[in-house]
This record gives sequence, C-alpha cells and structure tokens, in this order.
Amino acid sequence: MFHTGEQEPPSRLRTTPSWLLTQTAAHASRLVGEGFAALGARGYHYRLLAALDEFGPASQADLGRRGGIDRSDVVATINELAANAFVVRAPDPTDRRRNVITLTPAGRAELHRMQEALTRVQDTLLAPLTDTERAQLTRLLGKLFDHHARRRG
Amino acid sequence: MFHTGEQEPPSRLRTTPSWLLTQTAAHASRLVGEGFAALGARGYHYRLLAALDEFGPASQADLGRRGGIDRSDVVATINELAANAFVVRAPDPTDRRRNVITLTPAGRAELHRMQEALTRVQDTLLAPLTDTERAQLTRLLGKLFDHHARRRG
DNA sequence: CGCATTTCAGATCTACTGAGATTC
DNA sequence: CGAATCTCAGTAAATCTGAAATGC
Repeated sequence: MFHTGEQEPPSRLRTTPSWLLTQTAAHASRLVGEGFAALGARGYHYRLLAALDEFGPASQADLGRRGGIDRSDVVATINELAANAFVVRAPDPTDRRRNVITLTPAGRAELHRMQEALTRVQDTLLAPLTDTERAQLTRLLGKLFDHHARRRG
Repeated sequence: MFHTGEQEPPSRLRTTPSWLLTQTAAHASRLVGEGFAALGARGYHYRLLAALDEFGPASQADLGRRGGIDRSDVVATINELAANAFVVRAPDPTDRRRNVITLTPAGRAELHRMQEALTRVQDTLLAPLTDTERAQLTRLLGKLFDHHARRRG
C-alpha cells in the first residue's frame, strides 16, 4: 500500500488505537474476504453457517442476532445458502411468522472449508507476532468483543 | 447485537484472532464512522487531511499511497474536500501530469475537529481495557500495521 | 391493538477494476 | 515507446433504513 521506502508511515495515525484498529482491521477484512472469495463465499455466509453449527436450527431473526447480521441481510444470505443446499429453510409449524433454518451436511462441509481458509489467512495476518503476542492480541480483542458485541451494535 | 441472556456468543468465533480482529474492527469502524458522520465527514476525508498535515503538499498519487486510498477514490475525496475549501488543488508546474494538493487553515481546523471526534470514540471503544492493555493493544496493532501496510494491500 | 418476523427496495461507505487522456 | 498521473464509470461487500405483509 504505502510505497517502498522514502517516506515513513503517518506517525499520528500510528498512535491512535481506534484508528489503528480500524485500519488494521480493514486490512484483515480484506484478507479474510479474499480467503472466502476463493471459495466463492463471503463473510455473511461464514457467520450464518457458524451460528447454525453452534446453536442448531434457528429462525432467521435469531440467526441475525447471533451473527450480528441485519434482519434484511439474513434474508438474502439464506437465499444464497439455500440455493447451494447448505441450509434448508422451512416454515416453523409452531409460529407461522418464522422460518426454521437448518444446516445440511453439505453446509457443514462448506463451513469446514471456510474455517480452513480462515486459518490460512491467520498465518499471513499474524506473521509478525510471536505466539505470546498472538495470545495477547486474542485476549484483548476478545475483551473488546465481549464488551461491545452485546450492547448495541 | 446478540440477545440479552440465554445464549453465550459463538465460542468458536471468539477464539479465531483474524475473525475477532475483523469483527471487532468492523465495530470500531462503525463507531469511528459515526463519529465522523456527526461532522458530515468520512474516513477518507480524515486520512487525506491527516496525510497532508503530516507530509505537507503532495500529488494525488502520493496522497493515495500515504493514506492507503485508491487513486480513484482520492479524486472524489479531494473533490469534496476542495468544495469545502479544506484543500486547494493546483496543477504542478514542474510536472503537468500532477496536481499539488495543499491543506488550508480551514482544512487544518476540520482535521482537528475530526481528531477530537476520534478521541471521543476511543474512550467508548477502549472502555473495557486498562491503560496497560491499551498500550499493549496499540503496540500489537502497530506491529501488524507496520508489517502489512507497506507490502501489498 | 401492539409486537415480532420475513421480505424487498434503496442508500451509504470502503475498496477495487478497467479504461481513457495526458504528460513525463 | 514505456511509465506515471488524473479522471470517470462501474462493481462488490458489509451495513443499515424504511416500509409492507403476515401472524402472534
């Protein structure tokens, strides 16, 4: 991104944590996105498949809450996953407003492929960090995630 | 985001650093974006103003490299900044392919407003971390940023 | 009635690609 | 000629809003 040599990167930008987080994260997102794109998938697919794998069948609204995806985007993503037979969408007999989304074996296989892609990206991304630093980073991010993920978006 | 109570957040997602980074970062980006939006500005504006403030007048191509913004998006962003008289775009007499972009006093004032907004967001974002942890996080992110920012996007 | 769920249409921001015109 | 610069048009992914239809 920044050209080779001649200029140092912006020092003020480098000392602003939220900015660093945003920037580094943008980079991480891009790498993760590329990893998923190689499978013809996207982040939304992973989040929904992972949520289904962990919590079992759920309504679309619940999936959205668990995966942090807007109700509106869940619809489109489930459409795509269902078109690939990675999930099944069936009306909930106990509440006819809802659809029950169920992970299929093919969907679980797809999830595993995506997880492997994620692991590979990890190695690239965290290359400059030692094992200790990686653990530190995971802990700090987990703390931030726990704090923010459940109170307002 | 995740509903109050009843279910723990996805544990597998919580132990994947690149995923945590992506997710937490998405949240940070949203917060930062909201902070900027309150000023009628966006991240691109901040990046370009900050780069100009630190390095002085530059061509659009250089600004793009320094701020990690695509050549194409620099054009549109400079258009907007120039429309608000935050920067001046003038042809480079020594190289007629280039425009020289210069920060105006109004642009510097705008940058300061954006920096204050960023500081406020910081406090919200890093609320769950101690001072030591904040320093740790900044160091780790800086390391990642340094490693990745200058070799391919 | 109020509320939740699903769905669609549309908007924004960041990021990237491709192509063309100009100039070095 | 090859390379860099600026510009425009268009695409993609993630996120969110508003409104409508349906059912609790």
